[in-house]
Amino acid sequence: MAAVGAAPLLYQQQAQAVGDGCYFSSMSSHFSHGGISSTSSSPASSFSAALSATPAIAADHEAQFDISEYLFEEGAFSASLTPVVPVPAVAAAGASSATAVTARSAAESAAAAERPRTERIAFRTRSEIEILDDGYKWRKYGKKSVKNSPNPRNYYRCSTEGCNVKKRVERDRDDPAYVVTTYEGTHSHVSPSTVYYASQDAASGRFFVAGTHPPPGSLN
DNA sequence: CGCATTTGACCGGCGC
DNA sequence: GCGCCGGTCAAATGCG
Repeated sequence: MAAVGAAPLLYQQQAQAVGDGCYFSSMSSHFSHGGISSTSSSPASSFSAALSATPAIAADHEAQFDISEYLFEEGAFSASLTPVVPVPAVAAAGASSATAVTARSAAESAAAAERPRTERIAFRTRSEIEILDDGYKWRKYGKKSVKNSPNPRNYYRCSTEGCNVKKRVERDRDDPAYVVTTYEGTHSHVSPSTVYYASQDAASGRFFVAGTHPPPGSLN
């Protein structure tokens, strides 16, 4: 039970576009703790295991990039309204704005039971920069200051044609050291920097990217 | 010169 | 019905 359609897949596909692929490996492990139900048939699930098994690498850089709070996840609203509330107590307490959004999301998915896959996921990230390179190309299309925050909110859209994935980035109102990122939608394509397979160094135990294209016969 | 970003205007939904 | 608010558009601007 590793991945669900949009977001986690996104992170499993992280390469080191800016040399920080290892940071994301810690993210994937956070997601696995988030209680995400899996509907994934992606071959990436095996890689997820490999990636989350690299805590040593991530620890080296945790000061720079460290996902701290998995705020909420809105996936395919299956008929089950089971309380799989993936919101940790910490997040609920520390991010009042986030709880508000969560409530609204619940209302939306309940009311618009017809709405096709508008998968949405948000999390807080401790980072100095707001532009987190996740391997995709994003085009900024809007900026807005929101009521409950002194910080502006930035709107991005995946620049790949035919892919209408959007993301929203803003600084945490309560702690400007954190960045709140919200992804919405599912990429209709793979990341330009998709990691298809990795190899492990026997001595250090670390994983290295071995290729950004599918190895022959490796899939299925 | 082409492209991404910026930024104010515009629009639709929601609450009062 | 009106005003507020969040989200998007699109022309202008800046940068590579």
